[in-house]
Amino acid sequence: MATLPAPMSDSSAPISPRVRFAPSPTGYFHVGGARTALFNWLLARRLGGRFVLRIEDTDRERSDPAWTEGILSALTWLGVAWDEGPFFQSERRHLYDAAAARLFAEGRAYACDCSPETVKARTDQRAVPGYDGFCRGRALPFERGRALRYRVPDEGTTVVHDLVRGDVEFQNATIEDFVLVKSNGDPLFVLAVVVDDLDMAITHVIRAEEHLPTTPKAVLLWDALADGHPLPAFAHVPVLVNERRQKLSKRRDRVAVEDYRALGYLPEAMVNYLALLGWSPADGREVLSRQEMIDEFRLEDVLRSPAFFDERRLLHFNGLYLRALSVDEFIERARPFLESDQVPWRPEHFDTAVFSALAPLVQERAGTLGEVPGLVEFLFAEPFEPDPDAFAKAIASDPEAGRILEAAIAILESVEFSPAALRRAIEEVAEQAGRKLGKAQAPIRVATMGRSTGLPLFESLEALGRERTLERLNAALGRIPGA
RNA sequence: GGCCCCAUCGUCUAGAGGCCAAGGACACCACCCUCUCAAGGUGGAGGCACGGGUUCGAAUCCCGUUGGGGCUGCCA
Repeated sequence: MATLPAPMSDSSAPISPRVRFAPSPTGYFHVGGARTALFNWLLARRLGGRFVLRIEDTDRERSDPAWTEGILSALTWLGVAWDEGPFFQSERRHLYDAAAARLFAEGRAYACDCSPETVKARTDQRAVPGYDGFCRGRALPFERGRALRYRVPDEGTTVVHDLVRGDVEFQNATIEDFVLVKSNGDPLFVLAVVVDDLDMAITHVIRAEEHLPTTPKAVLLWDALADGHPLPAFAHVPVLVNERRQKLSKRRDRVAVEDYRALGYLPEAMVNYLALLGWSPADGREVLSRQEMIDEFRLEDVLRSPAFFDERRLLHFNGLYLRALSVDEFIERARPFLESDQVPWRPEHFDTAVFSALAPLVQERAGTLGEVPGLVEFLFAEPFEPDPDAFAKAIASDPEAGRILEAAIAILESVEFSPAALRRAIEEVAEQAGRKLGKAQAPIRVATMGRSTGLPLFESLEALGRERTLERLNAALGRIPGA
């Protein structure tokens, strides 16, 4: 991908759509980046074009291959697959050097030896912010130790035709002579982006709104370098914001895609939720398959205002997708969470068959896959310890609890351990105690399952088995204060 | 400060001049279902930031104000 496409001989011939996602590997990959990537991907699929992944690692100080790995694995997890790349700007340096040399040779750019400090000192005294053009007329040779700045026209207007925002006008007078190449020789992203978009024959630049202010610079550079190749279409999608309505930040906000994966969110739920942030299909449906998104996605329908990344809504979608899984799929996808080293039981105590038997009941209750172990912990964790708060509330402070546990022990010694028979047995206990079934089972539930809420009791006792059930009921009985 | 963007329930949104006494979803509240918890069902509360225009008619168009955000780096 280092050559320009052959000029179109027939200007009416359709140009193959090529979109790109160009993250910089300077921090963990957050959901805002994922949403931008998704929109790019959706458009590429929708138009039957190519999705190019380009890693913008021109800043050697801040870039780290580990972050690149994170981006690639997150995109893979989400199923946002790239058709070409990943390309690394750090490997394409010669292209930027050549472009810089050309701009300098043609007088479109000039060398500057002002230090950032002196520039700042001067601009602080001026009404107009930005570089003051001090080196414009000095005709300094372009060499190591000097930055290269673009000579922005003093007059005129640069218009960005934006697919989601319409035409946005910038007075050239408000654009400073921006730096293209650092004094250490490294190119800056404005230059690299334009060179690459041109070289890679990109037709659509879809990126976050924060890039809108730099777009007129890209347009100026494109005009200087593209030799007439048409400018790509631009689309600046709204940023994702936190609860304080600020742009999601890698530093400030804990919203790494990787974190959601670790918590047990399904990628299809994440994708569905992300797609609906700033976009919605014409008929208002919310649960959409990938194909439906592809078929219906249009940049023209993307909103212009920022959207808040609402985890509660994400959780809702996750539950929807989780429950829509077949039981077998659910078991399969829960497996990594049941076999992780974070699990609250010793691996050898886990029993797949026991889990599988209860899986449908677990599936109905888990909001994320990460919640699965907690729901079945009582089956596998040894030694068994009821939750202290639950014990205090349902047993220690319930004067009837002792009698109920005793009655339960008596009847469960002989009853068949099937949900139906267990239900009849506990109903009998409830009757003896003069309570409703739900109230009567509370102490039994805490004594055997350790919590006051969770899976249905009878199926759980069946899975636990008679021996352990009786053991736990007796243990609880023995721990009642004053009993 | 300068440049730019944005503005419908708490949140995500539908709405492209009359079909809107503004619809859906999440969250919230109540009830139903129910062995707990979920899930599900029913109902409820809750919004067009403000002010001017344009028009027979404006959430929808224009202007202004206010508010929020982004950029303002030899980061991307």
